[in-house]
Amino acid sequence: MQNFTIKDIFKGIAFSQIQLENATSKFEEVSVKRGDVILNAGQSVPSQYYVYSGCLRTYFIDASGKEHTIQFAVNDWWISDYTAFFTGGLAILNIECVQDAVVYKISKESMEVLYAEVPGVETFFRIKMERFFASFQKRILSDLAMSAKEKYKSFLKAYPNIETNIKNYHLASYLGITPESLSRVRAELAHE
Amino acid sequence: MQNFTIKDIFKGIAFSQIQLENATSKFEEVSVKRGDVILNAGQSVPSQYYVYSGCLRTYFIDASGKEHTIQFAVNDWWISDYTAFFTGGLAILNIECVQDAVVYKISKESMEVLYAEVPGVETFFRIKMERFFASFQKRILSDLAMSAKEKYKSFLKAYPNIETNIKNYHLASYLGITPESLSRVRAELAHE
DNA sequence: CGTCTATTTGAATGTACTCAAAAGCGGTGG
DNA sequence: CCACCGCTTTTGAGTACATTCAAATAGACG
Repeated sequence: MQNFTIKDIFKGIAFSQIQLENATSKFEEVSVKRGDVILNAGQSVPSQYYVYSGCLRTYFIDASGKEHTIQFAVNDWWISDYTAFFTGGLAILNIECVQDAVVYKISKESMEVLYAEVPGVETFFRIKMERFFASFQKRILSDLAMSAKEKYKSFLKAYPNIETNIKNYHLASYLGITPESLSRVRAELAHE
Repeated sequence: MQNFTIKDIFKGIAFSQIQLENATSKFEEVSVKRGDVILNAGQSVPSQYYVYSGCLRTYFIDASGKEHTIQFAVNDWWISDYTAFFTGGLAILNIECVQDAVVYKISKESMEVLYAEVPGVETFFRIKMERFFASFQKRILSDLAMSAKEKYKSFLKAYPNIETNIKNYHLASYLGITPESLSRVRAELAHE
């Protein structure tokens, strides 16, 4: 865990030495390689993941077998199938590593113990979730209101650091268009 | 408030007489007529609304002036611009009554007092929000994975009681298609 | 019954899609 | 260092689905 400590996950929260040790023991550091799938649809979802480095994505496979990327997660993001994580139901999403990554895994149960042990963590996490919620809503709005080209431009603006990490076809599946369409959109934007 | 009491909003939570009175005093009953807009984009969002009867919708007006419906709320649903409600920022959504309604309005501050006064309310509400989150995700998935016809069928299945309350063009703006397209989809489904 | 609004229908257009082929890129082994 | 292979992206041509704009029909309400 080098210089990085669990304290850095919960920026701004004061930890005593004991609390820090307790908290640290609840997380598991996991190294994941590009292509690794750490969650499959149909499984239960006991854990969520804090992304320290690299990049992961959640995606959904529809009835016709097509993949749809829901979220990319890079440094300092959390990732899981939160619908299933919250409700205790089975995953409908898959989580795949798209760029070699180091993540910190924590179970729902540990999370709840942590809430009780360290004041501020529950609020910290609630705010994270509220922002997550807001980003989902923003996404619905852009799906409804924007053309392929606009969605692409808006993605670049919102996540300037992500694009270099990922394949074109992953981004296309996030934007809801085909890789061919994305390629054409880029070509058009290039000579503008 | 006839037979309905605030207790019915928080089904399954035990209220003492005092708690019930305190809770009730925090809510304001509001009657809204079809066409009334109870929240405008650009305003702050101090309150959320529990829908007792009737139907409301949140919608977004995009750069080109088009309306996009985000959510319909009928009996026993909550409605607000939650992104703004949570963060304290300004609304980007509008809330309009689409069918004469009775709602119970409560401010963020009162909500927090209520959390402290009545055990179980905070958890109750957290679960509501988790479901809301799940429904948003489901919506993103269907936007990405479904054709107009499939989205319409899936809407009917998920919200069988809502369709009769609302205008075609509101439903179209929810599905992300034009009223004309929705009309054609219905015509096709009618003789199948 | 007439007026206003909502929905349906029609025809032309456009945007993104599919399928297929070509070009580009990156890594591996000779 | 270069040639090859597999994977990714680009380009092309034809197609499909939803859109726009306009006109006609249907409903609701006074």
